[in-house]
Amino acid sequence: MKVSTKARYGFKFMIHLALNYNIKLVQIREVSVSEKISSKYLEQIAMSFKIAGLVKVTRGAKGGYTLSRTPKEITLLEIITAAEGNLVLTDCIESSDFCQKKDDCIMNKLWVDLNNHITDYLGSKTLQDIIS
Amino acid sequence: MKVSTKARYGFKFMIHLALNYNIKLVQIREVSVSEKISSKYLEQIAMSFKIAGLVKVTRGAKGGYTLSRTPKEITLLEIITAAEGNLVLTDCIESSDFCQKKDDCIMNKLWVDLNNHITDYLGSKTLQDIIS
DNA sequence: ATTATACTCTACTTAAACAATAGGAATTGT
DNA sequence: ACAATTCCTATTGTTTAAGTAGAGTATAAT
Ligand code: FES
Ligand code: FES
Repeated sequence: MKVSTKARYGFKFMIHLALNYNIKLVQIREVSVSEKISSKYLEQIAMSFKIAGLVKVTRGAKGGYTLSRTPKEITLLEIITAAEGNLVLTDCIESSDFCQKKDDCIMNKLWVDLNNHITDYLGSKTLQDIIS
Repeated sequence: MKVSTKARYGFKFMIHLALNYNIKLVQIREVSVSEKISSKYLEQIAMSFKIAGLVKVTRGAKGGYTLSRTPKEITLLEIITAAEGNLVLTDCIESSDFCQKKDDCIMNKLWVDLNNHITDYLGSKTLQDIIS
């Protein structure tokens, strides 16, 4: 149970975007230097956010990224999901016949409950909460 | 963010012990067959629980494992901790100077809060809750 | 138009962690 | 003595995370 660097770096990236929201476009290089993250790696992470629709992109010179919604409208769950994929503590949360006895596996409820707890928590916090 | 098989298998093992608490000793082989888990792997997991003081062991023929406390006195957090080590979503939760700017890293609080959320939840549930 | 800037796409490599296997030693009941 | 069962620890195999690399595309400024 760890948070990946992709998600952690991703958060830093999104925080930069949030802090510059409605002020200016943010470039990969800028975040890469200030946070000491490989710019090539950060590019890939930024791409995930683009695909998830969390950021708007302007290509070419003077281009960069900005949030596609206000910081208040972007939850931490959306960010971590964009970076790591759906939050699924155990496969039996999504797919059946995982531990060969899903139907009567008394542990299934535990994992589902815990998973919901975490997603509820992350879904209730927004980027705005973090930067303020 | 995944739960390891060690923890999942470990839970199954502990549930067997809980269901047989004050009834009989439980052997690795028994759980291994019924849950279709490699017995050699399960041995290692059982060893972690022994080290953590969650189970009592009787060696030799007719030996086996039993809980060292009642199912109600063993939290899920203790189990997952014994299996996976301390629950630490990001290293900056335990050690400082992790992301080079811990002191003013606004993300630190987020991880600590989320970590506490999860440990509180798991610490509030017991083996008894699962088997009943 | 040309150039510099910055994002896009895809493939590859490396390193670490997870998962599982293996085999013999020690202990105990019969 | 012998069988059952845990104990110990080394090794191997597999998967995923993390990072590197480089050519390609779009745009602004000049
Ligand atoms: S179905 Fe998830 S642990 Fe059994
Ligand atoms: S100190 Fe944990 S993310 Fe910065």
